[in-house]
Amino acid sequence: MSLRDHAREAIRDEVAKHAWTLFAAHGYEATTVDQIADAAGMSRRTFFRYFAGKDELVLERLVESGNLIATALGQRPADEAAWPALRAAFSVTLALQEQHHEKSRPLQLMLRAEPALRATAETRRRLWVERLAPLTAARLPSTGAGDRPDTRAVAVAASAVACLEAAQIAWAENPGTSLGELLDDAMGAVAPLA
Amino acid sequence: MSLRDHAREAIRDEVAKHAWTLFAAHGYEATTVDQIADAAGMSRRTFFRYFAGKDELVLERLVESGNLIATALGQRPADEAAWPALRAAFSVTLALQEQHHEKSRPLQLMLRAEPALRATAETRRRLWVERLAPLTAARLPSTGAGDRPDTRAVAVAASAVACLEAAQIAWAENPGTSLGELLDDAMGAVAPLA
DNA sequence: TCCGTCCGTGACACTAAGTGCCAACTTCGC
DNA sequence: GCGAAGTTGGCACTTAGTGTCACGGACGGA
Repeated sequence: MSLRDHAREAIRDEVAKHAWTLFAAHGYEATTVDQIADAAGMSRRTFFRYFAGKDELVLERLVESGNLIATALGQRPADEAAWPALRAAFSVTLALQEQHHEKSRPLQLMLRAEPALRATAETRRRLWVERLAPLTAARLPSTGAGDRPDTRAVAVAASAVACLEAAQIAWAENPGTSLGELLDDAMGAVAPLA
Repeated sequence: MSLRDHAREAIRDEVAKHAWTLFAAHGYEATTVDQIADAAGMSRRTFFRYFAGKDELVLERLVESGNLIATALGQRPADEAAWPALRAAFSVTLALQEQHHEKSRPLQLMLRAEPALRATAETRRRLWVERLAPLTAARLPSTGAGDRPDTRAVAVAASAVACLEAAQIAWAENPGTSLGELLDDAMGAVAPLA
């Protein structure tokens, strides 16, 4: 990573910090790019050189978790079945999320409450499923011909992500609950976690 | 329904017809509201009195399917388990979709390919899960205390919808495949359809 | 028949996201 | 010190979406 890349990262972090302060104070949609740029001490135009759009500030955090989950899934024993492996892989995020609940709870709630973030929520889902599906495929019982293997892996990965989301929103809305228990409940209701 | 409501419906249909012609020709994002309004012979401002936004033209169709599925689920035998009941309820849409494949295939592809429709895809998912979760709850094995019954139902309904989506996109991308078989594959990989 | 009212409509102005373009400035190697 | 390359900010533009106002037709009552 070059010197300029470091500087760029530092600036991105700085801008994001100001943005999240504003989001927390006034909400996502009510915060304009002008306000963020002003707070960060740069012009509107320059903001768009660091972030493709306002939503990238939010997506940034979500992509990170996706990568964590994907690497965790890759490190599960090879003979473990898809559903329990996904459940186990989710644990890394769960721990981090409960640890930083004062940050992740508002994020989850914002992601549900702000209509302007729906596209971002969908983007996150797609990215996660895209990352997890290939790793899930190998853990599925093989069918004879295997003519269309992708669909099954995508379905399983997407279902697991859907369960995670259900657990996350329940956790965010009900302080004091255990994210791990909620996820066990959610995934266990769909298929046995064996 | 009053006289004015009928007229309103007729105009909405007329506008939608023109809009879909333009979408098919140039894509969703590339089609501006001005063009739609012009084609429909009304002012831009009046378009927004009939549709909350450009995306409502797309959402309209998707909500319809959701209602069909929900009523179908309500009519399944009461003692049927959640997963097979959801699979069976999806059949109504499947049949309609394969019947009008020349319309529904481009819709599915557009929904995946156009970034501007990601928020719409997310909205559809939420609406569907919201409708299906309450009907799913009663078909779940009861837990002793039942302290948080919603989460499980939401997880199961959301997983089923995720499977449906996986099947739909595979079907849209691979002409000649059977939507029913793809859905059986997808849902069967997550949990036994018993 | 005339008058007031309600409703749909169009025109205008405005905000906000996002993009293209250009000129000024900084930084770095030579 | 000089030139090249990268960074920045300003300006203009497009598009979605909203608020406001004034015009015009349909309808009912006096």
